[in-house]
Amino acid sequence: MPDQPPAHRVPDQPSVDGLEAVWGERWDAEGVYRFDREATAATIYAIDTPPPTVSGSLHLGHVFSYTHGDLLARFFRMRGRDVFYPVGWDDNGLPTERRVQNYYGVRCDPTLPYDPAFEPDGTGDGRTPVSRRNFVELCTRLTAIDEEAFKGLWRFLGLSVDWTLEYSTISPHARAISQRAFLEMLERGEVYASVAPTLWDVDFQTAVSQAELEDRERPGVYHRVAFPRVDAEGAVEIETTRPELIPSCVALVCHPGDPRYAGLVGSAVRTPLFGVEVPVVAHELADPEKGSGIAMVCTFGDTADVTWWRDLELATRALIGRDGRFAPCDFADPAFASVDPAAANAHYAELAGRTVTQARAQIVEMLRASGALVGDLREITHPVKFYEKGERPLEIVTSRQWFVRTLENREALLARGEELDWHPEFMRHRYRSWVEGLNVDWNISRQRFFGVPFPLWYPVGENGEVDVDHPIRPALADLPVDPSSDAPPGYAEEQRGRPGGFVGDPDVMDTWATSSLSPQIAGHWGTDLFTRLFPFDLRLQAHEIIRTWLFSTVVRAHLGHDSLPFTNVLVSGWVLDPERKKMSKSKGNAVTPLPLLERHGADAVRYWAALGRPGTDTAVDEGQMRVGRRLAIKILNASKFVLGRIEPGVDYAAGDVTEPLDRDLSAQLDGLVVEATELFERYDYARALERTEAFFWGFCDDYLELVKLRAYGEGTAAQVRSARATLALALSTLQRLFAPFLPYVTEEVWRWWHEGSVHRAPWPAPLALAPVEPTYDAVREVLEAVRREKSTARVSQRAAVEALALTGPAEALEAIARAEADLMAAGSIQGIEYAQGPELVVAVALAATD
RNA sequence: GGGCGUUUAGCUCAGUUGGUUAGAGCAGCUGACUUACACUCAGCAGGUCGGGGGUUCGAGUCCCUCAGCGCCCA
Repeated sequence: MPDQPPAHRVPDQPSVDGLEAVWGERWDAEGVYRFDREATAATIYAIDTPPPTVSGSLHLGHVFSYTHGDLLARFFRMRGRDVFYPVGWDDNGLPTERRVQNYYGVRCDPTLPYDPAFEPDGTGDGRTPVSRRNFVELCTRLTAIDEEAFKGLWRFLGLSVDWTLEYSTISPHARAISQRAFLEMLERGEVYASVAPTLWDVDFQTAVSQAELEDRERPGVYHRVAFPRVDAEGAVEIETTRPELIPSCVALVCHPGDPRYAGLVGSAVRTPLFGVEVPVVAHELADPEKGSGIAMVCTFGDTADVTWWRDLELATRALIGRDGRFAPCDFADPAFASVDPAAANAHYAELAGRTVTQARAQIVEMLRASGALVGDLREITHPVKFYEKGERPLEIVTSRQWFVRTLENREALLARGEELDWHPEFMRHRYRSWVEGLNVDWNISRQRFFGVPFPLWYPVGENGEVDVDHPIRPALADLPVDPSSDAPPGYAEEQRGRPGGFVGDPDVMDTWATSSLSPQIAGHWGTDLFTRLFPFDLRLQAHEIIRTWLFSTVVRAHLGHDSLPFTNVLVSGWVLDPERKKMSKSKGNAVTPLPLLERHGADAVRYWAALGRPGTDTAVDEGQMRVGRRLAIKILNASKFVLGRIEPGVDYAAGDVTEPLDRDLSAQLDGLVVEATELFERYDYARALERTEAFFWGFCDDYLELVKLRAYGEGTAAQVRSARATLALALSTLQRLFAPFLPYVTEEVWRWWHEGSVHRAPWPAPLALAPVEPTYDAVREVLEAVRREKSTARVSQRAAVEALALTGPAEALEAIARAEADLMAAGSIQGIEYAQGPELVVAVALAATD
């Protein structure tokens, strides 16, 4: 194929409509965005994109943030980098389980056997119990459908991803990577299992991590409760919002410096109703301002209880079960050692089996009856910890969980945050304050079904005891494994759950434990390719997942590779609704992107997104989309004009640009190229767009008007050629400068006169003509004055100017004179007179009209 | 409670290391059917730069302080 087509293929009626389908297909067919797998580390630009939760709603925030990544991908590709730009789907985890439950009307019951013939009836109501394997199959089926919706959106939006690099976090490949990374952490001692108090959602019946917590303001009631002293008269009064936890009380705690209670520390009190003796202890964390200044410690009411319990080595009297109800208990048991077990058990019988809320109402009545409740109830509002996806306050339940050692790596993780280049810079603080505030290790195990299983089995002793301290590991070559259906090496499936046999680890990994390996998954950790890709160049994400995805990815790369996972992170802001409120499904103000894309076109929506600076929350603004659409149309029309004037097949060169006006225009365009390049390299795509757009609009309104007649062929051959060469060179440059932002319209107009894709064309470089004499700005100033005069006189811009009198400094007059003919043509000026003066004054005498 | 961001025209936002008279787009108003474009073009109008104090020859920009809005952490 020739480099230059024989003629420009400019349609008579160019349009921006329908370009998405046309070019989307061509890009696929031509492999325009295909990553070169042989590329060297030096030229690779690798991007780590967020695998979206496919079961979540697809909203404009995705479009916004992913567009930002695409702008950079396209820029660096044109700069000659081998761009590694994959897309993944986060399909495992609780959101998918919930969606599958609602969509198919099922629920997972892991005790049921697999039914190969099971088909959901599709009604969506009722909750048919299905086996774990059936449930997982339904998850896989539905996520495949959801992924297609996302994929369709990404393609329409024009993301320049290499679809052959697509991955999903539940795929066998991702499971194998996740399991291998886990086993290696286990080998290095960076992950451990522990039976420990854990944040627990009683509805989902799973542990949750610190990163998934959310404080919500909830009304609460302070109950003042008297604890009688053991070795002295009187009682100590505490205030609590959770009186139902009194049976779990293990101590009272005050601040070590609090004079009111200094004398009590070391003594003991007895719990009301239950008669259990507990010590009074001191700890820095006790807040003298809160309640009565002395608090009860229970196992466990909140994270402060856990801290006190651990630091002060207090007793354990956990009573709330995994289902959020009070478990049976005998107060004669030595762990409780009530002074009156019969009375205690009688009181507890009123609580056992009840939920927290029911038990609270019950115990308040009993406290009141016993006289232990002092004074009036005091209503307050206080922050209560919730699982971010949950509906009831979290409880703390003791269970066996897998933890990654983050606390002891705090300093190193803080240093990683400093090492990373943040865009915008201030987002660094979010990471730092999160890492500084960590108070428990990262819990990566979830008591759920659709996720990556822990690749471990445990031997079952001849006595039937499960030996969790000596897990059986799979061979790396066998990954991925599912210990709930695969037998471990050296065992047969029949031995599952039998004495002398084995059991599989029942848990799955937290979704962040998998997606924190996105570079390893996408980049095929373990292959030669990965060594060239890693660390990646760019991570793209929104700011609400700094503490989850960004943090966890940094943890995994630090532990596994002693490296940052990527060198730059671009943090996008949120999309706000037109009233500048955060969009959320519950408020019903979430904006669905597809109708906007269809209404305004992908380039227009991208234009709006591209004006959103890194880290800046941006409101949905259809007005801006309309502006973007107009810009695309302007590019279409300006290209049509220029290509209609320059001669097909002629290779215009910098040397053809001879006229002072043309040379000055070229020099100014050089300035734009340099600036846009620098801005892009600093990840300031929004400013690059603004500068390019402003230049282009001026180029159309002024430069094109000034050289129009020369472009049509008036003047000497050199003058005509100079105009046409400048137009051709400038158009080529502008089309390429716009290409990252408006991939469809720029591809359309580029292909009118080129064979290959503009998205594989080299990023423009300055022409660097020399010398250049100032011309363009001076001429524009005069032209503006002429136009103003005509507008004021309410005549057509084509109306003739009989005489133009210019007074001004010699340099200004010379600058204008250099393009006198162009100016006269553009302003329909019949004659110009020049006179020296201190500043430029333009006097316009319009020709008489009748 | 600690921190970060933000406050500029009716609206959405630029404004770089302090430097002429604070900019753009949208909306508004007034005009123009101009051989690329009426999804266009030309023009006009519109601002105590959140309040107060300070540094400086000079502050939207730097410092202090107060306030509003948003977010992060506890």
